[in-house]
Amino acid sequence: MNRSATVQDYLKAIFAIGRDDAAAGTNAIAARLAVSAGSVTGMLKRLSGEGLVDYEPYRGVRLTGEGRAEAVRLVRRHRLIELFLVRVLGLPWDRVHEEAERLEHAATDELVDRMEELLGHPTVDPHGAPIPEVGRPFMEPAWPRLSEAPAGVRLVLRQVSDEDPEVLRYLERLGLMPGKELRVLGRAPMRGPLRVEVDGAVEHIGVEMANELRVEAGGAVTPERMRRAGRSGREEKAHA
Amino acid sequence: MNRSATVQDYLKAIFAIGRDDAAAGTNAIAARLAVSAGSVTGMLKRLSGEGLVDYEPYRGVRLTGEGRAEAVRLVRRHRLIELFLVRVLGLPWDRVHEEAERLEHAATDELVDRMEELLGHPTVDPHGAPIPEVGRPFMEPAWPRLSEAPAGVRLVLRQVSDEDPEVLRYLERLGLMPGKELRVLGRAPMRGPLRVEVDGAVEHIGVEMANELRVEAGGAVTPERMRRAGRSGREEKAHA
DNA sequence: CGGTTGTTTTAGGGTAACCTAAAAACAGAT
DNA sequence: ATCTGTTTTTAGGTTACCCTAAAACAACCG
Repeated sequence: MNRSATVQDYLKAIFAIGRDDAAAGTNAIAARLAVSAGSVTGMLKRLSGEGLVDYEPYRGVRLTGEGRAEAVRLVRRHRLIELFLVRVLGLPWDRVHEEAERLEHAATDELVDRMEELLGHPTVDPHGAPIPEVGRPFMEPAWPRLSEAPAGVRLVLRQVSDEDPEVLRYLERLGLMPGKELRVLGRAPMRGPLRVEVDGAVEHIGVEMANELRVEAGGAVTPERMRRAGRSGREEKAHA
Repeated sequence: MNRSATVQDYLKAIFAIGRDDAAAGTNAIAARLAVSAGSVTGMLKRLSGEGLVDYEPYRGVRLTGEGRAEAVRLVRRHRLIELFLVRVLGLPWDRVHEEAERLEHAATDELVDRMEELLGHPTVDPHGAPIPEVGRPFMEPAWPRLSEAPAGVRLVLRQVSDEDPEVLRYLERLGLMPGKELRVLGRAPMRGPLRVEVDGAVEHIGVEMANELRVEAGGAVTPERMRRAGRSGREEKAHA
């Protein structure tokens, strides 16, 4: 069954919003897809009719097994394409999200599988997000946010958000790519910027941004660890 | 100005049909795009309004300078993507046309330029069709058809049509890829099959198919020759 | 030069996406 | 327990494609 590009976008949005547990609300979906709430209601009814979501009016939607499987397939496609664009075609990492967003609707499965092979079955995309494997259960990791990490501890940057090119260019300038070691030196009061040690230098990072940087506490930086941790789906520490 | 995928398909079709000289008729366009004649009329009016074609009702359309430039840009994208799929991703040559047909609407110019670089500024696609260069005038070559080639002369296969996967698989089995040397040994009467020598063996090729195989008479097979010849736009020999 | 044939246009619809504005339902606070 | 503000749904449009069937036209041929 061939879903339209629009349907695919809705599935990915619902998956991203309801990642841990919750149902996705109409408004949240509308905001993410830059579409009106009314349009979302219409599409949710349709998806519900196709058995891809469980929809309770006024309470939001949740993916069904089938819907979730499809969403994971789409996430895999997106992340493989992003990595391909960076590694094979040398596109800058701040532009691959947008490009992949369009290519993922045009590429066949066969093409994506070839990319995966050519890349040697990679486990994470350029922003540190794990790449689902066909036929294996998948869960997004829940790395703690840099903004919640304790001071003084050695940290490894694991994942950054992939959507905002400006943010990505900024991070690149600071050397803040996945795998980088860092340490929180202190926090300014009133939710002020964090002082963070990176490569021996001290950087000042706003809370907004620190919220989007996911870290692992004290880990060494081996691909094998990344892989296991990325698939373990452990709890996120709620941390004052 | 961003044209829709549909508009792009119309431009490519008009370019392909009216390649040498003639105006493209409504019906021919409709057949090529698998669309009704009525739909074509509507779109031609629109294209005419946008200044991409000169449209005379009942007499067909012709691309304007702007429309032609756009069409050539699209052809370049398509052929570069085809070659990329074959050379970098290892897709079989009979499937790249279809895949490229979708990817060309999703890829940005930047992406296509990267492919071109990675491929080393190639001059022909996997089916032997020349790849337009940005900023250079472009003309499709008019290699004679194998069906019109004189018997006994040494020939070089230059170009095959790219659309039918079954035909392409057949040609591959016979080793009939661009660059291959061959010779017409004779023709059966009543437009029957040609006897053709390929790699020392004799193959029997129907007229229909021989019409789609373009050859160069007696040439040596250097890339430089291919290039010059491909851009020269010489006359096609009408040949009984 | 007028009729037959085949092409092209017109007319009238359909679908999948989107929108806005107003009505309905819900949830939290008094 | 009702009021109030936010969220969600409904209702009615818009746009860009596509379609079929019938009318208009052009071209050829005797």
